[in-house]
Amino acid sequence: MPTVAEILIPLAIDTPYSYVVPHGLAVEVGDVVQIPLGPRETVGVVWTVAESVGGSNLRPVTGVIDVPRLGGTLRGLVDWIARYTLAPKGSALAMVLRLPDEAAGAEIARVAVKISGKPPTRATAARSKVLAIAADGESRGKSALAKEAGVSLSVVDGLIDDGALDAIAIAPEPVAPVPDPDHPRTPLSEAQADAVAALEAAFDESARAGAVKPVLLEGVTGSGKTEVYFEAVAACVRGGKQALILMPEIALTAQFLDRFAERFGVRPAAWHSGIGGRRRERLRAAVASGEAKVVVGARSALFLPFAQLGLIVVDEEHETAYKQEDGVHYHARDMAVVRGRLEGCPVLLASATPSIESRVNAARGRYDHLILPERFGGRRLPDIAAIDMRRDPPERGSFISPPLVNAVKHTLERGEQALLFLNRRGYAPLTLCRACGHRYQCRNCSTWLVEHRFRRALVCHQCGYTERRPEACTNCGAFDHLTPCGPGVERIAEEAAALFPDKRIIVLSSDFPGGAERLRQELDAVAAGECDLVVGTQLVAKGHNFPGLTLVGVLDADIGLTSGDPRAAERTFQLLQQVTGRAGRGEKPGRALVQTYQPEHPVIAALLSGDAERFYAEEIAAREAAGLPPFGRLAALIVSGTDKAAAEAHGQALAREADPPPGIMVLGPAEAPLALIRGRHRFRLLVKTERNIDMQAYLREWLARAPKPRGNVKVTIDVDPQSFCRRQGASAARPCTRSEQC
DNA sequence: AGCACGCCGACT
DNA sequence: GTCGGCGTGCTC
Repeated sequence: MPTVAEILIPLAIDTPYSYVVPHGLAVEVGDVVQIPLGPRETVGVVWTVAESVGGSNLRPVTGVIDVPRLGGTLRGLVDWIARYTLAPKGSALAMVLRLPDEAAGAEIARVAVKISGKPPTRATAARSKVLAIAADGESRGKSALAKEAGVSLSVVDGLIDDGALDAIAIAPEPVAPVPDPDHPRTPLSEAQADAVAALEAAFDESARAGAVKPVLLEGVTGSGKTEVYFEAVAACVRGGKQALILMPEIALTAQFLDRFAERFGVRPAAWHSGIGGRRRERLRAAVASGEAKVVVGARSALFLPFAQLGLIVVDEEHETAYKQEDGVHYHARDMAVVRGRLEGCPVLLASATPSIESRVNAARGRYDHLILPERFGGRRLPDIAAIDMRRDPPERGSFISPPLVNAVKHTLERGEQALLFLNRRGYAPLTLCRACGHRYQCRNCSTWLVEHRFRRALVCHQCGYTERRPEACTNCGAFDHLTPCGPGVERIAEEAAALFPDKRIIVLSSDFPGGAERLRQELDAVAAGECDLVVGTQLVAKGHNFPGLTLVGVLDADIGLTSGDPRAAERTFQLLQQVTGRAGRGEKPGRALVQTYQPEHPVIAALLSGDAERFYAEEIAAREAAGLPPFGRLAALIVSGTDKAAAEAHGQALAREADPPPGIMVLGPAEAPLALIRGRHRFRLLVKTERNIDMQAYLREWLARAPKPRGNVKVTIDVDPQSFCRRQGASAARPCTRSEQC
């Protein structure tokens, strides 16, 4: 009888394909094999092997590739993720199997594409969309670019063949040394030592119980969470096992790697999207052999083939960067919990401002909850005070109120640093003609164009559409009547420069000229004190630590509170908590001043009083009442995009087909989460769901029988947020309800 | 992912 | 008419 292997191929295919194993070839489950597929040869992973009658019509396995076999836990993870996220199994496998190109026998793959400068021989609407996005000169993944432009891959391929886009590979660097868990270190505070002990006890307890319970480690900014989980990492390494520390991409800074080096003597192996080529493969091999003891990585590190994983830490667990929005939709934090369960290793979630769903999981006893109440080294939290903008309005035409101007002035006079925070890029969010009332609007989306004064352009923050800032009104022709309305960071910097002409002021936002590398250098320079006043967007709230910073001024705390995103309150609270926490992380105490028109709003009130507990309690109650995440079953159907009316109509048609009908939320492009509208689809539809795997299978059927929208439309099922239901027999007819323990 | 196929507007 | 661009579906 011939041996038949079911082989999963890392392509968007949901089922394994059958191949016959030729005589003399030994093939085992988990082997990476080379196989024919259509006209070419590809790789795949053996999912099952069986003796079988027949099978003579099957094509044969070409050979086994000499790389470590895929372990049971990783195969389990692939199955689990595919099922949970409704992605084809092959796509989930592809995340695990980013093979060395050499081993696959292929020449250097097109890793990324970049604009060449050569115009295409032919210009079409689809092509110009792609080129408009690539125009910034950044390199992007091929499919990412196609997705962003809202066109199919063949457009990008066409442009590569035409020479308008260059296909490029990414460059390598060297791999990781062995961390020393007993490297001399500064002693822990009492609270930290207690937390370390509690952590060990929790891990021991769950090891005894036979099932590892994730631990949520919550500690205010500056309480030393990192030092606490470093001890857990040290214990893991002492035990001869490997540890994985997941971080959001932006937080993976040189600063963090140095901190690790201070504790362990060497820098850890770092894994992120930027590492490629040979280095990537050497690191993967070191992980698979068990030689790499600690890996610090962005979400994709979750799929590395660890030989003996002993601990997963998810730092800043609330960060949205953990959500993968394209291809397979997954949340790395939750998949970390799944991997921990499959590996039987502890998982530690750390945050100063945990996500609602992790708080809920902790409250229900699904996670253990550890709290670090105080700041490290006796440092105090910054004092936070509100500036009520109704009582202390700024002067006409300016945005910094007198009390804040004063505070900045005194801070700078003492030689300390100040930060003015405004989460809005550019100069002004709206440009208006005072002569005719014309408002500059994006021609793709129904959003206002944001003025970027440095670039002399009007830019759509949704789709990237850009035009030159006109001299005269394009509608009525009047000169000198175009008026910027409202502030962006550039405008605040202008105002600050007028107030403090002899101070060094820098604007830090994601469109910093010179790209990510320059920005990183600039952040280091600011941390070193080479600047007096920073005007920044949310970018400065995360990752980087500025020791000389003693004052944070929040220019508009109310931004974001009115957005239609169901997570608006949570996000705003987290962001403001983080950014105000930036003050006073050095020697000197810090304070924060928050400009607001609604100091009594629950989010602002919680921030001012420092009563996070109350915020969480109120937010959880509100969500529960509204059936929003993490409590709704089919939490919401969010439709949004450039054509709001079409989106709403289709959303309602879909909802009518569902049983029970979900809540619909129709968002204009301006209110919707950015990720939802990227790309120029007529509209996008995001189905938010959670908890129940069977509910998702039901959703798949529902979408299959529901009316198909016409035109450039995208439908996505988003598994958000995940608090797991493992109850047997849950189904669409009898889904989990919130009263049930699962 | 790559490749064939088929549809559709543009143009010697 | 056919040619190139582009979306769709298939690959054991």
